Amino acid sequence: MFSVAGRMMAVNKMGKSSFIRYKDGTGQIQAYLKKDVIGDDKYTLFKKLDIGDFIGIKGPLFKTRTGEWTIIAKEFQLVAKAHRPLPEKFHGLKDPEKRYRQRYLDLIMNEKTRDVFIKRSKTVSALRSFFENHGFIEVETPMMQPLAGGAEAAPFKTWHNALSMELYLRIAPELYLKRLVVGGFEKVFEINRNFRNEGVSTKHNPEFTMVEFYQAYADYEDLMNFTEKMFSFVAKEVTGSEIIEYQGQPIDFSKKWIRLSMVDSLVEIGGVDSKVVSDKGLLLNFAEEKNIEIKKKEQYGKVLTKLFDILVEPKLIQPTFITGYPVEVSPLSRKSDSNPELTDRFELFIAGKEIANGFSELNDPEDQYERFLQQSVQRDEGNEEAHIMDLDYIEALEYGMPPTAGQGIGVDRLVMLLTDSDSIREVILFPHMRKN
RNA sequence: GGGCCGUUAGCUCAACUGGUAGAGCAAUUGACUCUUAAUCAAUAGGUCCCGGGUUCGACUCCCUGACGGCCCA
Repeated sequence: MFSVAGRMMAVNKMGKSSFIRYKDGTGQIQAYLKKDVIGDDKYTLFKKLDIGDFIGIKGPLFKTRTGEWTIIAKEFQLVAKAHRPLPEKFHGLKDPEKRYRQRYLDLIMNEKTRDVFIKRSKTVSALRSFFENHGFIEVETPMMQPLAGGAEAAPFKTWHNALSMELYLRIAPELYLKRLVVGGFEKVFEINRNFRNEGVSTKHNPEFTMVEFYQAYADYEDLMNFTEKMFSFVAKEVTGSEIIEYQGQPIDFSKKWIRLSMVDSLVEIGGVDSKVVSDKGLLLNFAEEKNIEIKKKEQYGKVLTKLFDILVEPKLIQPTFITGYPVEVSPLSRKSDSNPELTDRFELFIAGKEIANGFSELNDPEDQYERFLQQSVQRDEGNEEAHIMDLDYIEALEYGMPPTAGQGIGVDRLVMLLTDSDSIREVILFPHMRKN
């Protein structure tokens, strides 16, 4: 005897006997109801039920003529009623707007959607165990912050009644996690939401999930090695393979990943002449020829990164670390010993998308103060995304932070890769939409 | 923010150059005790996204708006 409850998904009614297909969270099964077995009253009740209703059935298994295991119902009951009809069984639910707004229907009707979110859960779980296996502890830092720091982005603002103060939803946990490194937690990670007050697109949702982690006595090269291992592990845990397919192209996590400086990538991939790439004026001319709009007053580093975003980023399909980020666009990163114009920082690109950002941390409070001052100048010039001055954080650095490397990885984008999803909305259960 | 596309029955989609809005599935009624997108017969189901305009007449043409999708910034 088996006892299985679930939601009716399809019914074949035939006079005095019927087949029904119903499912629960673990799968689907067929049941066979015979009037002379369950009785007239129960069979009459059954005939009134609709697809979508939850039922409970008890009975032994048998095999149908086509060999399908089927429960033959000895007992039958209605356990919960559906008051609205489900979408059509064959075509399912396709309308993306309805799929996002009523995700529960999407999950009922589309096995693919279920699978994406199961893989998302596995991704987070694999990340967590990877960090734990490498001696990291998981922490939770404020989601509501008096200053929104740790990234260059516009924050959401809110108000605390009892404290009579403005708070910002965090744009990054970075500055709090580094305070913990100052406090002696030498390996920390946090998997949680960040909030950025910007537009929505196939790559952006106003709230998105990041895993951010910091390791004392490590540098950005250690992080790159660590990331290669991490992605191989996670891909294998989630998909069973270190080679995945994304939008028709294979992506291989198992090999040694490409490492290239931003300047070299502009020459080798972006098609910029090696004489042009080191001169701001020549770069601006080059940009103008290519119809790329860049303000003349922008600093050299900004011009470089802007050209990189347009000319190189979309072409980085296999996992690629880009290094040598200009100091102007990296206010929290340690300057390179070999070239103080550059920082010991990388970004990771896969399938033309920015997936991670990591660097050796700037732990010199005086340098950090100067960097914040420079950001303030940009802010005064109208760049609302420039980093805010955070004296409380400077004070923490003044107590001494060991040499540390830290990194953030966009979990949604990683899940997109592992589930072959073309839009971030496909990997977020309830993506933000305009009210309707 | 800009460009292109879309919005018709619960769901998936039709409706030609402007002439009373249709199918499949779902629903309802009936037949049928091994069906597999069950089958057969019948019935019912519409703010054609909202609002305006042109026209004798608008799902269709024009304008404004809402929501969504894709691309660009």
